[in-house]
Amino acid sequence: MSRWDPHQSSLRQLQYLVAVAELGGFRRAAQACGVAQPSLSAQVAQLERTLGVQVFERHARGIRITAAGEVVLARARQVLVAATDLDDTARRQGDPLAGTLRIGVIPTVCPYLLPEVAPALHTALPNLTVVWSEDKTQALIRQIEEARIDAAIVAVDARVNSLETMTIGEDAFVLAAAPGHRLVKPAAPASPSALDGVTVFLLEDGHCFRDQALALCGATGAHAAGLSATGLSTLVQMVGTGSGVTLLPQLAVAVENRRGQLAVRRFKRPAPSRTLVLAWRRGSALQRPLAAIGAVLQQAWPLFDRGVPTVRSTTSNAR
Amino acid sequence: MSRWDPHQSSLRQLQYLVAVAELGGFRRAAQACGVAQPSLSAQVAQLERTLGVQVFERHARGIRITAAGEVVLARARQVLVAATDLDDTARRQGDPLAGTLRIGVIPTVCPYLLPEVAPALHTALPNLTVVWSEDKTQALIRQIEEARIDAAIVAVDARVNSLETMTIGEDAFVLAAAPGHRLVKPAAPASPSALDGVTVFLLEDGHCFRDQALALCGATGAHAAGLSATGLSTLVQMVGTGSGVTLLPQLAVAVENRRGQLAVRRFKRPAPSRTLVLAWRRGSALQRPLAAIGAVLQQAWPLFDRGVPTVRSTTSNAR
DNA sequence: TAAAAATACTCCATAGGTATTTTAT
DNA sequence: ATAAAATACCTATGGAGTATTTTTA
Repeated sequence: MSRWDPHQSSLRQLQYLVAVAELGGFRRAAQACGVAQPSLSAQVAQLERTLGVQVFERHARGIRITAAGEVVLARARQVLVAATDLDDTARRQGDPLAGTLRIGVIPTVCPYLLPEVAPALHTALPNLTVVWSEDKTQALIRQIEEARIDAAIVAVDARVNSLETMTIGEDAFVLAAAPGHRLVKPAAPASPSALDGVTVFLLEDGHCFRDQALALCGATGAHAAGLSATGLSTLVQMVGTGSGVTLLPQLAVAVENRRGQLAVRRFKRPAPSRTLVLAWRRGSALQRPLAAIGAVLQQAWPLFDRGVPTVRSTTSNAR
Repeated sequence: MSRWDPHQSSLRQLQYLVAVAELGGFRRAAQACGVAQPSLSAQVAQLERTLGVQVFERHARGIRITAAGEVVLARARQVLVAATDLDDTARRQGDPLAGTLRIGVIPTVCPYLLPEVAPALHTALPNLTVVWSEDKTQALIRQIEEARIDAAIVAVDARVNSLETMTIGEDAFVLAAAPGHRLVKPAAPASPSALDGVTVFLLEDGHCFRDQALALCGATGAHAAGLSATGLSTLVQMVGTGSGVTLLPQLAVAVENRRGQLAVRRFKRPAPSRTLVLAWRRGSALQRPLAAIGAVLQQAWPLFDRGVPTVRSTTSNAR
């Protein structure tokens, strides 16, 4: 009974297959994989033969993925993810807190959090190198699930349910407008109902912060402006000159309002907020270093929860 | 940014690695894999080099798995399971209800369920071949998780929580003893309290049915006999001649009591029972055919819930 | 007629084979 | 002395290369 049925296909072939699907062609895939096109074509063809499934329809202009191919590709990606976990596991056997991690961050967090936190991370975990990237939630989650990045800093969302998460902190929303605007004039915290009937400028579609702000607007009777901004800086520009109002995450205030062109006003407790988390794929081999990073972020978070975190050391670091 | 870091190791090497761990030596592993020992040794050594982890300590008598090796092996198994799912997915692309499935069955179910159900399965799913095997719950679950078998028929248990399950039916427990025994004399269903203070013969350790019967004994004040049986047939022998009493699953009664040497007595409703399920690995590529098999089993179950299922066709099948 | 993939072929890196030695019990 | 794995060395499969042809939008 002890017969071992061997797997005919190789991980290399699976990578080629996924690359062709990802890049939409054998030529591009071959280039990305660093091999000649005929070599890659031959390997993919052989894989299709051994699996007994035609994954691609070859056309003169590009390729099409067959229905059967889609499900095979999904499985092939799973194999490659598992193989990546194996590699990661092996590589971390010496010191789990050494090596390189790729972490993605959403655009409404990245420029505000990283400048402060990256040096702190390096101090706390000197052997760990973090390669940061910036993208929107949906793209980051895809990249996590395909093991293209190791983790991401995102706001909690239905889509992170499939991932393992570690809370970094609560990021309150605040009202922001040109100084003198009636909504930001009172010093006392605003009630959410203050937004009733107000037109609010929002980010463009795809940003989770837009959805969260939109939800708040829906709950309070505010309505979205016709114009959308591509980033928080643009949003600040729009309300800073004109007569509009917007919502900002507290995290961004210190940087975006560094010239003091805005007046900001907090909400009454419990203030509307987003929960920022470090998220990674369930079963990742990198849990240990990621949890360590999460702990540092958690610890550093109080700096951002209040006004200005930019208390720089005045002692020179020149060596 | 589109650099593709290639996986150096091959599925073949991972199979060799796992085989060595499983069989406890390079020689046996090589034999099981159908290659020469030096070939396998070389591949394993190269894998260890590329992973940078020593998985095995080589000793003159057999091998030891290192601590680092254990975690690497777990990941390697995951890769192979994913690869198996890929193969399965591909193979089933034509007709998901065709091909071969390996299904394990626990010993207290196998000989009673299969003779009746296997022909029914063949009729309902003529293109599907099922290779049956018999083992205890713990072993079956291990085999499922390592993709050595595709599914198993077991009784529900904390250990099946990690698996996907489909209920086949409820299998009531009944009292069985030699005719004339005071516990089985009354025709009316027994109350569980009838067991109070009684000595009950049980299966040997490792059988889930032993644990379930033991739990019932604990709840009712019965106590286990000093002697354990290796199978239900032995159990029947023990109580059939002597003056003891035992518990049987209703499923087994028709076969085990075919010569009428026992008197059996049901319990009052709600009778103690076990739930039989078809269980398979979450994410298995074989969900479709397995669910089809589960449906047939479900449908056939009422035959076993009552007395004698052995109503054989009298029309000759000679051709 | 161009862009993309397949075909034809050549080459060599390496998985796998056999024979043998080393090692530890 | 023996069983198990490593070493030495040879073979041959097949993955990768270049040059070219086929296909179709």
